[in-house]
Amino acid sequence: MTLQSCVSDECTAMQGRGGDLSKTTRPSVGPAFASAQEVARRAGVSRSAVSRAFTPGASIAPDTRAKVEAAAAELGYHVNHLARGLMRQQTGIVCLVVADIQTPYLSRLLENLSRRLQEAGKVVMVLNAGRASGNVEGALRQTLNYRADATVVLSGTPYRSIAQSCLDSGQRLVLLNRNDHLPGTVNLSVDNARAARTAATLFLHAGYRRLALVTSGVGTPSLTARRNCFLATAGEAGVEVHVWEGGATAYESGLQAGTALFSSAEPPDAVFAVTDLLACGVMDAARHRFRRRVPDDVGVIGFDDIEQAGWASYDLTTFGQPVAEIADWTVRVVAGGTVEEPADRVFEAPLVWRSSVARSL
Amino acid sequence: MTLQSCVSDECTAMQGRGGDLSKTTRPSVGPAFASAQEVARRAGVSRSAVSRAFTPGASIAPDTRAKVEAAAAELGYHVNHLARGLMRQQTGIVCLVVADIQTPYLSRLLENLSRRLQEAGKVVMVLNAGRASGNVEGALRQTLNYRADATVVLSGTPYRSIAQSCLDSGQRLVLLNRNDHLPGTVNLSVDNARAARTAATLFLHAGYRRLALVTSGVGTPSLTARRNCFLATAGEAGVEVHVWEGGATAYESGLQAGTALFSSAEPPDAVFAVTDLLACGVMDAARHRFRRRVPDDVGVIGFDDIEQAGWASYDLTTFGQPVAEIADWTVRVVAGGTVEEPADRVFEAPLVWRSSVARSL
DNA sequence: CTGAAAGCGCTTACAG
DNA sequence: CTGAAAGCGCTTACAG
Repeated sequence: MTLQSCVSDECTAMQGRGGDLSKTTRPSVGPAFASAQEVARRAGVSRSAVSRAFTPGASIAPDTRAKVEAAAAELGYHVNHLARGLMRQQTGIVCLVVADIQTPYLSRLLENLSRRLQEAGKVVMVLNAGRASGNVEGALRQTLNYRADATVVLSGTPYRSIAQSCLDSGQRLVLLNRNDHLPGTVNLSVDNARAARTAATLFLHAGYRRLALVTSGVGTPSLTARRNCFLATAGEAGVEVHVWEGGATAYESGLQAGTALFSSAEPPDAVFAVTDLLACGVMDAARHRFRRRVPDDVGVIGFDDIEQAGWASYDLTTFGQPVAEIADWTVRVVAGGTVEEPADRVFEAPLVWRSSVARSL
Repeated sequence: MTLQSCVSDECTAMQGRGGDLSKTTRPSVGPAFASAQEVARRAGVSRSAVSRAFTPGASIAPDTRAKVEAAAAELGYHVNHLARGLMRQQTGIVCLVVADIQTPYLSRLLENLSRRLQEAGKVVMVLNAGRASGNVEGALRQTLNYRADATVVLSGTPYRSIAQSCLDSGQRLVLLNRNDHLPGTVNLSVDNARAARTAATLFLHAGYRRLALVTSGVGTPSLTARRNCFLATAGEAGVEVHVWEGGATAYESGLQAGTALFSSAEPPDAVFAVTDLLACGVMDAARHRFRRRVPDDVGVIGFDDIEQAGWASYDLTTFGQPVAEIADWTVRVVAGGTVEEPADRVFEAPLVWRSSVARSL
């Protein structure tokens, strides 16, 4: 026992089994799975009958089915979907290609997508396309190897060549928040332009005049659109915007941005952070390092409506990601029958009013 | 165009393609995949040669391999891992069964696990076992259907019967933070007892005397262990602990807990929240609703070391989840050859010192 | 409604 | 090093 023990019985009882030897003596091959053949034999029917018993809508007599089910239960039989996929030419597998899974927005998207896809009878394979773990290209190759029916790219850009392979082999390919519009793919995105315009307008109406924009050094289409439209809208009103750009799309960058911004000669009185994570960093810099009050000394708007945006320490005004809608539409494209109409979509990102922007100064 | 347009060229250029019709006219079956047969024909070799070209270590002449590779590239051939799995009796699939993916701790664990598993040549299937999306039982059934080589249960308890099926069919089953120790499974957990004891000791040494414990209504083994050991340790020191218990393991519950605790007749001067999410809620209640200062008026300790614990608004003292170690060990069990020794493990959760506990009052 | 048979795309002894 | 052949576990026309 590596742990010092705790006097309370219950306390020690909860832990400390670590050293126990539950010997995992397993034959290298392992007990075989039961096959349809064996079930057939046991049930006294043909192999085909077993297949029919597990195929919804197949024509089979009620008592034949009953016999099969009984035998299957006794043997612990489970249809082998790999073999089934081989015959049916569709595997039921949907691949989700994603980097930065641990990020609030993406993990929420992943949760919604996997849940809805499962409910629709699909099974999801997650391909982590993070820096270290290979790239989107490698991920798409796996998608091909496992004959996924469809693949959804949540972040990152697939190389054209390999994406084309997916398409060529009959896969459905849905791309989120990209703007390359590769022919044959379904492109889903969010109305970043409108949101950014709204953000600028909100600041201006409230009376803020020294605007700043904080974005990361990662130029994804979404981030770029938010940035550019915010600048354009402010520009139309004759207001210049101080742009801070750099680092990863993360809290730390926001903290840096805020620190730089508020220690500059002309500190801003309002900042649009292209992401909530950045916004939280900016707010923390403003408050904890410069004693600025939000929203009186400085207004802040973010994007994504991550859980933390609603926490009392931030209470951030932001734009919600229409995650549920994106998931629904993806399921429709991926699991629905033949979607022949143009399936591209742009979803609205609704403004979520909280207290980080003054109604008017 | 549903969007009002933005004057800047670049701005409108970024968006607004939503209405475009990139007609997805796709034959319902889709262009077929190239098969090894076709590659063989094109390369002028046998079907077996093609197999060998894609099997590391198989005996094949360099130029035969070259011919095969060329033909494969031209045809866009990708080995069908489903068929391969059928023959090899192992699919390379590892299932991760998990509820609450969008939670900071679990999404981080998921990220680590999927990344490391991929690096080890496995492919991961995620089974969302959340409330709505079916349960752990359904998930494990999928695991069986797709003949996963192993399955890792990150949260929730599998029914014994179905877990047994996994074992019976030769799967490796690793359970995280459970204490049922089903024979044949590998159990990985964290030293909750020690951490909870440390938390109590820290408070006592700093001079806090009116202790409280906040936990959710979800009695997982980890949470229960933390709770009980904290109580036991305080008890040994002759200090009573006010326990608040209820709701989900989430920020909201922490907020409620804090509100209840600080409006009670004898408000605590230190609270151990069994999870960082709860701790953040407690801190926000203390500060924003009761103007308590942390750590002077009240000390707070959490568990998990989620990203937010390190944010300036919280700067929470907590215990780190040894996520990387857990992932490493899992890979070893799952992807490593034959792990015949007892593979159960209890990992330390190191104390992460930040500023939410006074050194001494 | 049912069974015998062909076939999905692969791998792996088995001879050569 | 190489090819012909058997077989992994399933589904699906095809006759009956």
